[in-house]
Amino acid sequence: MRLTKEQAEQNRQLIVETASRMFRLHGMENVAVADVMKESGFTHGGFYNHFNSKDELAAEAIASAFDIEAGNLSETLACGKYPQESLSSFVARYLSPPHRDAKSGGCPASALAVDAARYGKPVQTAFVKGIETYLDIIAAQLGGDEEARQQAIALFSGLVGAMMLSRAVKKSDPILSDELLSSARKILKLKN
Amino acid sequence: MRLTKEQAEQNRQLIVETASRMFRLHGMENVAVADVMKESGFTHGGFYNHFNSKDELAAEAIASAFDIEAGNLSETLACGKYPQESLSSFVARYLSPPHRDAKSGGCPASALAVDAARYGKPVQTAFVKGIETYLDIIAAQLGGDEEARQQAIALFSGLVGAMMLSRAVKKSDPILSDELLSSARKILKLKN
DNA sequence: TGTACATCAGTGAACGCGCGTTCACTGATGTAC
DNA sequence: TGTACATCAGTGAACGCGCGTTCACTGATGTAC
Repeated sequence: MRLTKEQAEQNRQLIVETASRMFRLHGMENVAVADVMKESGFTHGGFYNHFNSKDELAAEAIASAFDIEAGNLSETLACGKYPQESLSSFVARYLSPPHRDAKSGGCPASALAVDAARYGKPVQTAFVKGIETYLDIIAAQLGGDEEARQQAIALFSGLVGAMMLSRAVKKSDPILSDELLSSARKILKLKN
Repeated sequence: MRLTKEQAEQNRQLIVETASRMFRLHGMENVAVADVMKESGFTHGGFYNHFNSKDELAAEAIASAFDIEAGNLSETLACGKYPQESLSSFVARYLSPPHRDAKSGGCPASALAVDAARYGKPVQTAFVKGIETYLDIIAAQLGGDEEARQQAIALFSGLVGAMMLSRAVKKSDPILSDELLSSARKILKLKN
């Protein structure tokens, strides 16, 4: 059953992307290697033909998630496809109920920060790279100087914190969950 | 080996407080029931004399953590023991490296938000109660009206997000970790 | 108040399950000649 | 270009370990009389 090189590489990519989605949705510790393989359409035995460990997959899945999400962000912000898109509409989209409930998992920073804190260096390194990319894009939009970077950090922290709190209370208090988003949205838009 | 009622209740409290600390430090999913019991000085078999499940312990541990931390906050803010303590010095203390590295786990909101999102209703209900307490205290300090609550939500989101991001990158990029805290500290203090 | 029995907070072993990882095997693809 | 062999992406079973939970047992405390 040996496959074409291209087919093998394609399967590997599929596994990374499936993992990226599942990890963001349920957390890296709540998704088993076998789950990822099954969702990708394989049996779990073949996993180690592609990766040395679950940690290695985790690092790649995080990198992949940041690549895609940061790409989306910078495209809508800077490329002028939707000129009316600005930082404040990015804030509105980030802190929206659809993003909170996104089946794809949405922004990896808010979905995986805690998991990254509890994993080792390789995972954190991928996380750092992603965070820096996000901050660079936002800071550039705010002017690009040192103060812009500080503002970008404060703004992004607010986005991440509000999203996590909103998700943390959603099952038991959906009204509070919505309020956390809308209040943070209002204040953060005002201040930038 | 039956114990005095008071001794039994005291042991139960000890287990809750030990769990509260360990859960905040390592996450609820990374601390086993047996770990908590051992750290409390017992064998794990007796756990179910006190609790129906790990979930039940988790809910109580969260409630306990919020009680203690919110008590500290409101005392230092409102009771005038340290009159110079204001919201901005609370921000400075929250976003400090010692709080990030605290052996006790520190604020449960930033330590356990993601775990709460992944657990069931009983855990989330304890979490909601804690969040509301925090928000009430902060909003009161900001004036107590509706806008104060919105500002409290945005501020608290910023604190929680910055703390989580700082912890998420600490192992692999301690300089970025510190920068996240100091920049968020600077901007959030300015705006409140 | 004293006595006999029920209760229950501990102990330590065990169960059942899930997970990360390994392994023997298969058969089509790559490759050395 | 053809052929013989090595490689390797799959499969499916198994291993080893940790975890939540259960259970039989112990013996001091509570309690009913």
